[in-house]
Amino acid sequence: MNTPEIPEIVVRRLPLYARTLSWLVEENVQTVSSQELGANLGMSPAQIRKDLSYFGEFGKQGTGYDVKYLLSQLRQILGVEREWLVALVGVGDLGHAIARYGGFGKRGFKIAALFDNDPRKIGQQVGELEILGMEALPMVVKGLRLRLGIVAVPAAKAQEVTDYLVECGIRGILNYAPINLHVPKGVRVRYIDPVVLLQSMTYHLKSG
Amino acid sequence: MNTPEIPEIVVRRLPLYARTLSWLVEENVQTVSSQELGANLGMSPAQIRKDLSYFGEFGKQGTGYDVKYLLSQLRQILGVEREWLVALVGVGDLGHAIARYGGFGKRGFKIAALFDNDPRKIGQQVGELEILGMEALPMVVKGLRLRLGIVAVPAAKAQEVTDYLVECGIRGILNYAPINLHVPKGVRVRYIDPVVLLQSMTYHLKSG
DNA sequence: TAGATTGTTAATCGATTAACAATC
DNA sequence: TAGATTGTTAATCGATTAACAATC
Repeated sequence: MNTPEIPEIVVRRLPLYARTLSWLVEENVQTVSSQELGANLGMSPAQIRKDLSYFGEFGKQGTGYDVKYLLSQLRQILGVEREWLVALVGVGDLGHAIARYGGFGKRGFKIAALFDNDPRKIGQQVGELEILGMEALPMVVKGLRLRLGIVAVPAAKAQEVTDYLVECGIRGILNYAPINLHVPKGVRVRYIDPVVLLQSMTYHLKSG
Repeated sequence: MNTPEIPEIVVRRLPLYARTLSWLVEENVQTVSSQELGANLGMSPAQIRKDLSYFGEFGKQGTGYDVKYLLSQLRQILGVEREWLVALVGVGDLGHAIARYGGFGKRGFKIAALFDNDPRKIGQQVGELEILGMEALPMVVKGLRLRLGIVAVPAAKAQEVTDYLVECGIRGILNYAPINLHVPKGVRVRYIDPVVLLQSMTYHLKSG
């Protein structure tokens, strides 16, 4: 079922398809064609059909795709039918905001534990969670079977924290620190750096 | 100087080069080769040399690149030698966090005005800024010559807000709402959706 | 049946990399 | 000079798209 050799770039587009399909479900749309989906997402219908074809045949000629069915298939493929628990390391301003941000929970990801190395922060309560010291990480990861971690520490500490997360069994890292991380094979990293995105726009605006 | 036909994918990598070079400056590194830069960024030396060659010749054979010089050139190319002012629309939990997050200011982007359409929020103070009503947007954009905007409203409002921003003269939008935006040519959008990134990792972890 | 749209193949397009002359 | 590394070209690789038979 889980064919190998799926290009990573295709995997990264699947969540976008799922996101749009969720939207269509809310809008009570029953059926969608690759044409319409493409128009919404700003990509070609051919690309959408090709991407989906890596995983199976989900559509019907002449009609398109059943929105609910395709969404449920995509959620299965992505492994997001269950809830995923996430460890958050670094509870400064940014970490606080991430911990309190409701958007994760609504969409299947629950921040299940907070860690920081600042003794003044350890023991503090953020929402329903208490901030734990870094030494608690291995036990918590094991106890809650965590596979995902969010890094929200200063850039200077991010690689060190990452190494520790990986050592403890974390296999996917969402990194908010503005630095490139090095991880062993089998561990994935995704990056969020708003400034990098803004800079790729100022390039176009600088002489506008 | 500003050769056309630079692939967008190259433009998007320039800020990553700049970010790493800033780091090297702080580490007091004088000189770096495409080899070393590539190792740090997880890309091939050839790619880095090719990317840079779109903009000029910045290196020295046998030696590599002068870190400070290359950084200053990249900052010029990206247009980030000046400070950019940004409008933030939507001051809910997420917007609050963005407004208070110090990371923008340190790296050349200043959130200069806050907007919301909730009468209970208008007039409130967040840090040094007062939350303004949406009707103030055109005047503020003109007065401060804003070109960049951040969208942090619920998905259902994001397109509407975007249309309004564009109408008011905003030409680059950083969108935190989990939805694809449609903008006219000449306007750029960049997306931040942590859940989409997490989902592209759970794909790999689902049966691990 | 006529119209629409899928899934898939082959062609095209574009991005990455290997290789090397130039040169510090 | 010997060693290192650039900038650039040509070759390779991979992703996107056009086109169409299949079929609802």
